Amino acid sequence: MTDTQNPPTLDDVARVARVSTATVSRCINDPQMVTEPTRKRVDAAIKSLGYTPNFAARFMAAKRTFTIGAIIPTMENAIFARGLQAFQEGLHDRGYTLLVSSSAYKAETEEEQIRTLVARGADGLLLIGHDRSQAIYDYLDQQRVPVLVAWTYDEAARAPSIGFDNRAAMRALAEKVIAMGHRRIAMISGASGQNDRARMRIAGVRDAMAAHGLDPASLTPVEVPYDVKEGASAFVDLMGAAEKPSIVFCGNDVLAVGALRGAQQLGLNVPGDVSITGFDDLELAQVVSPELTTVHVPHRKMGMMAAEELVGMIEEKRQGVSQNLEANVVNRASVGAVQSNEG
Amino acid sequence: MTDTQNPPTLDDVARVARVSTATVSRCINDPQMVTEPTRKRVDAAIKSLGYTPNFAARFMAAKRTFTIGAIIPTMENAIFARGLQAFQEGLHDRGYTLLVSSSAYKAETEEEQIRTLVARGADGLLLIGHDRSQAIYDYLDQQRVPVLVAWTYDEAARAPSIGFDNRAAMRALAEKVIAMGHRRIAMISGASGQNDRARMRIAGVRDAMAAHGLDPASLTPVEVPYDVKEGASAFVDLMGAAEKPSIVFCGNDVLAVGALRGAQQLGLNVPGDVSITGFDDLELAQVVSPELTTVHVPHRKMGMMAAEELVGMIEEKRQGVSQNLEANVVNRASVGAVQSNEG
DNA sequence: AAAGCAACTGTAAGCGCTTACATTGATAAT
DNA sequence: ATTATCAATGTAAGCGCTTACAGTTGCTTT
Repeated sequence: MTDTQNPPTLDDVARVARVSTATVSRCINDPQMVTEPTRKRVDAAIKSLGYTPNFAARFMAAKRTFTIGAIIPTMENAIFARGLQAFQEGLHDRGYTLLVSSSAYKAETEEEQIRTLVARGADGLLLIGHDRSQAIYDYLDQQRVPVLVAWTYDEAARAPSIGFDNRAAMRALAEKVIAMGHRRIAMISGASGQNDRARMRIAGVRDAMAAHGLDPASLTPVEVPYDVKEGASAFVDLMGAAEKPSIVFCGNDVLAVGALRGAQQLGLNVPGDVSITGFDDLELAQVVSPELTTVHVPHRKMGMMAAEELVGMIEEKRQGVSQNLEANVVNRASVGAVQSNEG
Repeated sequence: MTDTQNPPTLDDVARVARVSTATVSRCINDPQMVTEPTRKRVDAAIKSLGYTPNFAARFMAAKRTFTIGAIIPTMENAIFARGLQAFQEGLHDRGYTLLVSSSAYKAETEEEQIRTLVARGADGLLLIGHDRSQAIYDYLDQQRVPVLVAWTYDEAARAPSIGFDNRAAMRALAEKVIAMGHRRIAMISGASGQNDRARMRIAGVRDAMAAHGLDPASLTPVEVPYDVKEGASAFVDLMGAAEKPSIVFCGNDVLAVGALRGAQQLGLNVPGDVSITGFDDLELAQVVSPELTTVHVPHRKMGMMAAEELVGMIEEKRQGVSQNLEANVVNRASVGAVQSNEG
């Protein structure tokens, strides 16, 4: 009696095509099980009704969604964009859909998102970094949802990871810089509390300091949110100190771009007065001037490999295998040698 | 007999708590319907089993998911990031989860994503711009999924929109610039074929030209993908022409930043030799030098209002109402007056 | 003390699919 | 001609929830 008619169901299609629901289902999921004429009839019915399968029902009955979830810390800057794009392309080629959600760098939010995505039937999850509670890993185990971690590599971690060694990469960068004579070292980092990438990058700088006979403990990174403005003001603070640094390592390119702005505000020349480095090699790094010396991260490769591996884990029900990709230092104009009269 | 046990269900919880499944369901969805002691028993059972509701089952039974989908053209640059972040926050405050997916500016992909999200039970959808096939709007109607369009405003369009008038905003920018004496006008735009925002921005420049007695038809925008490098090479091409432009309008900040790079490569001074404008006022716009003259888009406000409106449409089952937000021209350093001996 | 109520709790019918198993009707084998 | 075989199709049992409706209690009313 009501005017609102619901979307057509399998039953409706079956009725119109004069076959059973099973046949319709087979037409959709495994067409060669069905005779040519029957299939045509069914296809016609589907088209004429504008039928779309109800996903929830399908998921309930089949326990598969061909959906993969990814939770990234932020969409605000392009840090994860390129890798994610490649990941999505890889998934699409394999018949999967990617659903993304962002945690704003908050562990609690991430946990919520993980549960949301799992509940919505994600066949697998891509997560950034290893830092998260035991409980959530247990949950994932219990729910039997394969998880792959990206943007870092850690053989020892609970989940398989496809990424690079943040510590070694930052160390390589820092060693090169320190070898140019820098001794007054400062660092601007993102919050390292729940972020293994940030911690490892700090550790990398310290490694390089130790290797050059400097006291690693003397480095006390300033921690701020990953944001250009934050980077700028942190940099200004740093340069206001009694002992001005000659090099400011930044946890990523966004912070480094901020530092660059800070230098500009202070009328300082980079790298003449002070050197600055980034991390990630975002497009941003080549847009600013001077262009940033940074660590190049193989975003696309990482995304593609992650797609391949995660789908493999899902379809072959196997453990994932970790991959350590190379992240190279790229020398550009934001770093210079220290004047000999300095030190 | 098998070792693999499935995740606990409502039934399991009911059994352990010695109540019916209905009571467990009520405990979860409407706790005050249940007595204190019963609730405690149920909660204990839930906790001890590590129970999580099965979303698909829930969706099937209740037809609600508290999930909203958004499909954005790209995650590669931050164009949609800030607005989307605000949108997500607004949804979160109202108890909804946002799932995002990206269409890579392809209509076909967008359609696929729309169907995916709807099938997965999105209670509503946020889409960017109005350009899409009639068929997909029909589908959305049939499925009764509320849709809200953002990043543009068009009273006449089929779907309600919360955004700004791209044409008027670009016209305002262009009028100011042309009033400074510019007569040799060029434009770099994103592909305008399936992108009403791009088309409107072009139209805005033409409006301004007409208002100043210039022939709008003389403007032939170069269309390239939204990408810094593309912007740079388009700019270089433009400056290689017989009649060099004195102003290059860009469809957005990303393209404008590219143009800036192009100018740098050619050793041209901006705005001394040539002026450049952007659109969007991304963080990027203030990071480059000279800083970009552009149109400021109220990203966060748009996101928040969109969240409010879309949730309203869903919960009150009403038509959405469109909102035209203000997008102001912001004058920065990338535009200069034309020398009097020019023209 | 009987009836009327309100407040909880239980029963069971779906929701729209997939799929194991049963049935049917041809064709092939005997 | 009879039976085994097999491909195509149908039947119906779930999948794990929500919720209308039907008890069941224990009070308050009269």
